[in-house]
Amino acid sequence: MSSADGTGEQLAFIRETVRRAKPRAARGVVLAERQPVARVLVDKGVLSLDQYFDYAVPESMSEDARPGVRVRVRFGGRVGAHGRREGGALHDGFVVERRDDSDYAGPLAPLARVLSPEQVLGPELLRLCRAVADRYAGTLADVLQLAVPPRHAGAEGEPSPRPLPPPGAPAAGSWERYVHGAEFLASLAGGHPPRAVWTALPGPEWPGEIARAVAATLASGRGALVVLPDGRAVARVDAALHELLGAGRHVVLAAEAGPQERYRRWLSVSRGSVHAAIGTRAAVFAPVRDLGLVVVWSDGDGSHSDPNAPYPHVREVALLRAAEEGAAVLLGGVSMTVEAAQLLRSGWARPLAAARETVRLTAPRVRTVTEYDQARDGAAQAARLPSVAWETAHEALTRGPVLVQVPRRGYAPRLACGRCRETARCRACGGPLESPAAGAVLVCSWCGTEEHDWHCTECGSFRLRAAVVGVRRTAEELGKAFPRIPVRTSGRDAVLATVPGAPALVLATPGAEPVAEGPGYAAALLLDGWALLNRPDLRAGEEAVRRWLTAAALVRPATEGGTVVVVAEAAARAVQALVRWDPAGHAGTELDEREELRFPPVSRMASVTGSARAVADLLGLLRLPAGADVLGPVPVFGGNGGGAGGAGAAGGAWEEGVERALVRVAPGQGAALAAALKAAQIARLALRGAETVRIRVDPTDIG
DNA sequence: AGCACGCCGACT
DNA sequence: GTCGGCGTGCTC
Repeated sequence: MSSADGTGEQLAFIRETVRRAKPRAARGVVLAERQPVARVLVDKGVLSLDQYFDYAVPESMSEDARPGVRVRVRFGGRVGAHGRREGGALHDGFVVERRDDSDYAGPLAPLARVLSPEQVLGPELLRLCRAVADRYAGTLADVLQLAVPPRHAGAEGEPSPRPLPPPGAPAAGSWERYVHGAEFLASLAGGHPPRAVWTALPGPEWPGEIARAVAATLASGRGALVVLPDGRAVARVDAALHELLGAGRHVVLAAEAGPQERYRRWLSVSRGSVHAAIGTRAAVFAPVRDLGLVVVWSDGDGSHSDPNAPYPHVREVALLRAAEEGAAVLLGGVSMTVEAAQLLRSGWARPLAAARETVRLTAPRVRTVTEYDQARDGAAQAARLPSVAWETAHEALTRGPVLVQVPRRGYAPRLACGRCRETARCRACGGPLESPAAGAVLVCSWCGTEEHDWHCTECGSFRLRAAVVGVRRTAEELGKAFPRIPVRTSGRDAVLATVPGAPALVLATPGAEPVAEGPGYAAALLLDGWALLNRPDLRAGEEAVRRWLTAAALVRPATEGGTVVVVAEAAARAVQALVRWDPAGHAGTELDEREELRFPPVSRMASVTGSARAVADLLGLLRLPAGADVLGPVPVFGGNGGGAGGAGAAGGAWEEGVERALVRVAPGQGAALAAALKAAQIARLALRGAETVRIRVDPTDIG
């Protein structure tokens, strides 16, 4: 509120108040000559203090307290009896801006300390984080926690390497297989920002293709960023970049490196000495200088969704970033999300795909079987394999490894009564019982209570059956069906990156499929397709297609005998998409349907979760844009997570009083929705305090 | 969140 | 008269 012409006055006031604020140090505190005010983001998680606070800058800190540095400040103290400032806990913060004056009328406290002169929060990163916070109705402090890694003094002390001059533009290589592939690379190399949704061909070439896109961008003198869903994918692109560009041109920002090494690499990017970064979801914030290209691989993968508030999605952050920094976008994957299809339909991005003929030559043959074609053969029957699947595997095992995709982890994750099929539940808490290994004692997967003498509460039967059979159980059964063939498993706790090209059965849960060395798998069996398709989730079809295509993409082309057998209803749309190898068509059809139903991403939704009272309060304070509607509130099953949104099964307990409402707005009203939610949240905190409401924009689990 | 100020009832 | 209940509001 201070006017520009009042600067001198304000300055005098600040000097005076600072002298008054710290009387004992007063003689020592000399205010900075230039820009004596530091606008600081105080990193105090709770209470929606999503605002800046001004602090006085002592001359001694003036040099170091540049925008973007980490500082410590006193916050929450009181001006005591004699105008003396006392108390106030120390908090971390970032200097956001240096100013000549403050619009705060009261006395300014001095910065307590500059933690280090490293400018970790540059103006572009700050703008991005601000945009992400706004997009997701979250606070800047929360986003910064995701975007700026924790400080490691040791790493800051070391100098970063000298930047290398730009490499030469790469040849198009396997990009030639795509209709506009070479053109896309040339555009990147020429310094332009093309935006593409890339439907990658099956096979092992995609990491190399990403590497070429990065190289082309570096050749234009700009930086590049690649975000991948998991460490194995990062390792593959890392290897491809090493092969194409050698060492020193890129860094890997992933958890496995350890905090100090990770911070060292992050600094080398932040300082501009390395121009390309690849990594998992947090890497989307990596402050690559002069960003020319953002690549997001397999944006439908759940790990691109950050589990921490405000739950940003890598794809959305990447798009915000590209828009702000004028960078090219490459949204690629073997499959295609509805969001990507929407970018194509709106014309924001252009398709990057191979001709139909090329797809036919690259993809494996896909066959469907229903569960009813169970094999007559004894061994195959024991393995619960349809005869076509058994025959395919049997033949393929003479030529190479066979991948078996099993949708659930563990041994037999859900057990049911063998007679009436009622789910077997824990007597202590009602949670589902599981069987850790053959013959082992049953254990509750919620509370861990052991069950020694189970019997069905409905019909009294003592017989159990596996409702969904997991990897390990299937491995045992297949081992019997294919004697002398080695069986390997890859799942959550033990993920294999690769398997040899020799004949073997390779069982994996979705997302954990190892890459087969050599020409790829001879065949793949996609079991229990119904389990994927019948989930009560808006994305069930899209997710099934993605998982199937991801596994099928590891199989040899049909021309080399590669075959995929999927056990699912052949008429289902998702199954057809796999058979025809048409992820773009499927995503387009899904988009049509979302449009009709006004579902995301055609509309934008947010969920509001909390006690019935708190949710009602927030909805009451919410001033929504025209055309918005509120669905619910409805009771939430299972409570605590925002994630587990399964339909309430009979016999389960409804968590007392927890409700969820969905708020939906028309296309283009997303920003208004987020702003309204945030305003309501702040208003609610001011009025009542306590009881929190979890707000989630783009909720993942809408049935 | 802390933490102080403030405007009401039971004590010395 | 004074101590202290925790309701309300501010923190640069």
